[in-house]
Amino acid sequence: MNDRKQHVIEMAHQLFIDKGFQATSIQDILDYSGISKGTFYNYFSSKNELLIALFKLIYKKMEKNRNELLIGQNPSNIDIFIKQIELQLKTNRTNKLISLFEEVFFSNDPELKQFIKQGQLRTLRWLFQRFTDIFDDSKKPYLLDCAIMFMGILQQNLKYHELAHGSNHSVHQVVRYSVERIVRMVDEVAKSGDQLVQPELLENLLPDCRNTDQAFQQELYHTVLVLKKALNHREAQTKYMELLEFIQDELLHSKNPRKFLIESALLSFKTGQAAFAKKDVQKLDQLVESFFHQIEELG
Amino acid sequence: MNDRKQHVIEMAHQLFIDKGFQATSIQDILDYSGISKGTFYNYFSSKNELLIALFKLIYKKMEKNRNELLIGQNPSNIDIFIKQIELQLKTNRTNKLISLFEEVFFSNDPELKQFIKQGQLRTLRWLFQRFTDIFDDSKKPYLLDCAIMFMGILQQNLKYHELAHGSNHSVHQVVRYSVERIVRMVDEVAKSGDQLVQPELLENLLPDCRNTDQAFQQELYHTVLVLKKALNHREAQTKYMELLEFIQDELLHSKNPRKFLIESALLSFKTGQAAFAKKDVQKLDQLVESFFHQIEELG
DNA sequence: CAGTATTTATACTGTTGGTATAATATAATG
DNA sequence: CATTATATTATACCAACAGTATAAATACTG
Repeated sequence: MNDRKQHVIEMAHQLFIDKGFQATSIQDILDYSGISKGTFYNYFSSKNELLIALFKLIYKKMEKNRNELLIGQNPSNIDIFIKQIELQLKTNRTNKLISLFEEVFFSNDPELKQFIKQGQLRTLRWLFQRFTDIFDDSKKPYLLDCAIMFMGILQQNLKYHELAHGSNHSVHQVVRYSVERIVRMVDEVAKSGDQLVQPELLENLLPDCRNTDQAFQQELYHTVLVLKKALNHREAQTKYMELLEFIQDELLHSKNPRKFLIESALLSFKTGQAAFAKKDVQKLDQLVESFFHQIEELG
Repeated sequence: MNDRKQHVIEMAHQLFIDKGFQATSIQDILDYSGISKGTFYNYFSSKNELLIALFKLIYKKMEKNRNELLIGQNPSNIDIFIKQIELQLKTNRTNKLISLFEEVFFSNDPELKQFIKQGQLRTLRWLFQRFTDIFDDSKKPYLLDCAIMFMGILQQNLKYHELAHGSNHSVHQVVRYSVERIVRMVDEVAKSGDQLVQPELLENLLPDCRNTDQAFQQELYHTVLVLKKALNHREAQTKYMELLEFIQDELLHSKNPRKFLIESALLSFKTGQAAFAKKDVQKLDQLVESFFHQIEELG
């Protein structure tokens, strides 16, 4: 991404935060970022395109931060989950994301609408995956319902808690309360056996975009977490843990991931005698393969 | 309200349903309803003002329908509550209310924003009151929280259930499911004693507009319900029930409510030996008084 | 009928998002 | 260095928009 283009996005973001999306004219953006109209339309085909570019930036950052909180942690630890939620709410707030989202969701630009819908589905998928980390496998058929309801509960509680206590209200308390509610609800709903939406919905709605950057990251994180979870206490501190973290780090944060190192690490998993589920190891293998396939394709 | 003006509102509403609020230009409205620009700006000072007038119309109709479902029914019967919710969702849908709401909530018109906020608070207040009808008094401190969360749960469930099953999805199932969840949650949250927002919030935020029509209706309904609830089984079919329904009907649906009849009916309550709480009877008395005060003031 | 209020047609202002273009600056290439 | 793409600028332009202004026409009312 062009430096200058990035700069324009940032300046526009500032304006959006200050006065809202609709109320910010293109002329405002031109003045504030010091470019000419021609350049603007060279970068973005419309104001909506600029907004999409902005959303993409923020998404990327948020998912990165959110995932980093999990590294080396027990994924079923609910306190980590709470921290992740709080982090997202914080970036939401500083970026005025909610306002921007909703201000624009009912615009008549179908492309923009579709983009935002996808974004919401992605956060829902993330929530669902985290719930499967946190809750027992037997609860799984109900966890998508619970993820959906959790979004609603949290949203509303935040809204009215802020209304009651002003902008200096305690986000932490709201998150804790909402999580507490959903934890009880998971038990209750599983006991009653009542299901509203099948978890398969997600797979149908979110096209399999394994090769896009963000989806890949998410899948990788999740697969590594599942494998970590399979480690028993004795093994937890051993080489497997380290190997997993090495693979993850090398894939995500190294400029030139060393294929041979990662493949050798994978070999340890395939031949080792730790109690890994075969399919999880295969999943990781497949992810690594598709990763390098993509790298080589681009080069 | 002027006939012609009403007609313009209806035509505009149709256009909003067809192509959205933002996408409907004033010129569209002029053409479609066959009036001139001058007339339009004679009726409404802006497009937003027209929208507010439209909302007011729909609100009024919805609250009327919703309340009529309760007449002569046991207010703690949760099936009636479910029917009320379904009715509202139906009018929401035919009027494309949700879209209109959210399309406009983040507009930069503070007046419009405030109006919609008020509307949401009013439905929240209604929900809270209905919850106090349905649930035990001991749960009351938690019922505002539950009403807030119920709104979120219902909203999200509807959204994703529709996404999963297309527009021919069963609203009834979603409402039933959501109500089931909130019923359990009321128990759970009361047991844990965890409170997020105090019910007093409503009184602080909704200015005391006892003399406005809608607020009066709501209060009247509620007070009558409380009194009905206080009737035990033996008394339920007796004159008290009939008296209450007479008073309510006479106040709300008669063109010339007969003050002497109502006051005599009230006397029966004050002097009767049924187990009414004194304050409830007083509330009713006060409502009747303010009602006639307003009538005579206008005449 | 007279007088008032409402409605209409029309022209106008200022702003918006977006297009078009010719001139200029910057970078890449032989 | 000279030539050639490419990026950027300044500026003019367009159609659509919300809203204002006004003079003429119409309807209503006492």
